[in-house]
Amino acid sequence: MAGQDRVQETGKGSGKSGQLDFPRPLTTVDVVIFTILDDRLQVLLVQRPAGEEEPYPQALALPGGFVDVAKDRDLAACAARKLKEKTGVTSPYLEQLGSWGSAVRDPRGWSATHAYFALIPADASALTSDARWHPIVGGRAKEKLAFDHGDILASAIQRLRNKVEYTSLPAFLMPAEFTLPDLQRVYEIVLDRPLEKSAFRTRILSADMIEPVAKMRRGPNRPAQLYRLAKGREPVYFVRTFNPPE
Amino acid sequence: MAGQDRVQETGKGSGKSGQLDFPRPLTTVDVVIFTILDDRLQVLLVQRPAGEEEPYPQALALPGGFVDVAKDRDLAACAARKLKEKTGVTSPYLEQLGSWGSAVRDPRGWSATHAYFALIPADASALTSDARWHPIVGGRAKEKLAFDHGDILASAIQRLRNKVEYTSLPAFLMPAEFTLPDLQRVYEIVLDRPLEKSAFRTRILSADMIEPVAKMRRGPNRPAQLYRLAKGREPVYFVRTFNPPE
DNA sequence: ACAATAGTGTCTATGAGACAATATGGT
DNA sequence: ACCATATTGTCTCATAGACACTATTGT
Repeated sequence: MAGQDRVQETGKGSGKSGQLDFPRPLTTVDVVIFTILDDRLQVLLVQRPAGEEEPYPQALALPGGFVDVAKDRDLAACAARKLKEKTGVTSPYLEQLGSWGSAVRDPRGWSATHAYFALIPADASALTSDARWHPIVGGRAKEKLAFDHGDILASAIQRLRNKVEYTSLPAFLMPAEFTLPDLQRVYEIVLDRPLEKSAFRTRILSADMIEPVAKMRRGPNRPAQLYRLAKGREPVYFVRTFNPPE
Repeated sequence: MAGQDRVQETGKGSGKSGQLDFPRPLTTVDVVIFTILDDRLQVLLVQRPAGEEEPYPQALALPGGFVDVAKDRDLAACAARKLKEKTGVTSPYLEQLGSWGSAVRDPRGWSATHAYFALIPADASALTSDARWHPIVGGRAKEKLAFDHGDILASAIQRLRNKVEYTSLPAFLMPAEFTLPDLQRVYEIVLDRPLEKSAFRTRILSADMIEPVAKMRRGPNRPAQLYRLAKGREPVYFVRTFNPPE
């Protein structure tokens, strides 16, 4: 109970002499994976196992699990592994979201999870059988999630919406080739409000984040220029947000 | 080594039946505490103990340490406790910065730290004897820090600078009463570049983040209006950054 | 009166919002 | 020709940057 206090003074020293024999929290990593599917923002959820001693049996949860100290070099590698295992996708946009830790979030004991969030194009993924896309409705999933995964998801959605106001993040949700109206639609889906066509194009094109390919998308109307992501993978930051309406 | 893989499938389930007997990473919390002192941005560092089996004996480190599963309700409470223990400050600005975890960052084994960053007014703190302020020079501390604390500090500085561009965060570095030129100076110290007086005042005043008190600061020149923080504690977000020079 | 800093005003440039106008394919 | 959507242009407004100007104290 007390008596382990000393180990937390000063840096992460053990105070005395390498005494590391005190209870350790459980350490997990969870990944909030977003995509755009059927003109909606969707999140990847898995169903928890049914065992009797399982917490939240059969409930929906974010993909994730315990850190494997033998297998995972670091937290990001652990997150990337889980992303890969569930979707087959290797190198999309993967960013740390934050961590959640408390005595009560997992009935098995004090636990802390390191949450990541990822953006992938729906067409690039090959889901495992236990994983499914669930649309975000009204800022969250329709179903109740296990643990505090509902909170984590809400936080991820907020972070995504926030960043979409002033970054090129939605570009990572696009397939390899896309048109400007496609991209604008994705911005609008995430922000849940319409954007001005003209201002949108000016901003995106002047950001040098995409480059035209020598092809047009044809349809029953005027063809649209196709673009692909430019440069490396880093998102672009704008100096202004899209002006909120209010 | 392997064999524990199964526990990480699907949510944070243990796969089989509550098998929790596998190696757990060490779990720590570290806090990057900033203040403005002597017209410079400074960070609070503590000296690690000298014991033989200590990692990084006597090196400088961020204040922090192991999570105490008996004492700490959650991660934020743990961070607040460490902040309080070292500075005596209770409720300043405290935000989660991120987490760092890997097999090699601590010689004692796989470890993950949850890093927080805090902003406090220098005049409100009463430091413990092992803690001292260290100026940030050229974007980092002059000394080499223990563990990966140099990386964590660099990340905190970057986050702070970034947010100062479009938020009212520096207000949390101010004493109870301050003038607009005082506040501007703090913005300039953190950003390390001069800001336009007129644009600065317009932005700050129209944000409703501070309110005048019925006092003036007197000096050998024209007196300046004193202000204090308005509303609750939440920072204000501007829709535009201060336009970078270049 | 003068120094020094606080606070305001003016002018210009940039980019968003609104929305109109034009372009180009399929049918 | 007509429809539907892509793409461009025009006009107005808000706000930052530059910088000049005014205000108010102590000395």
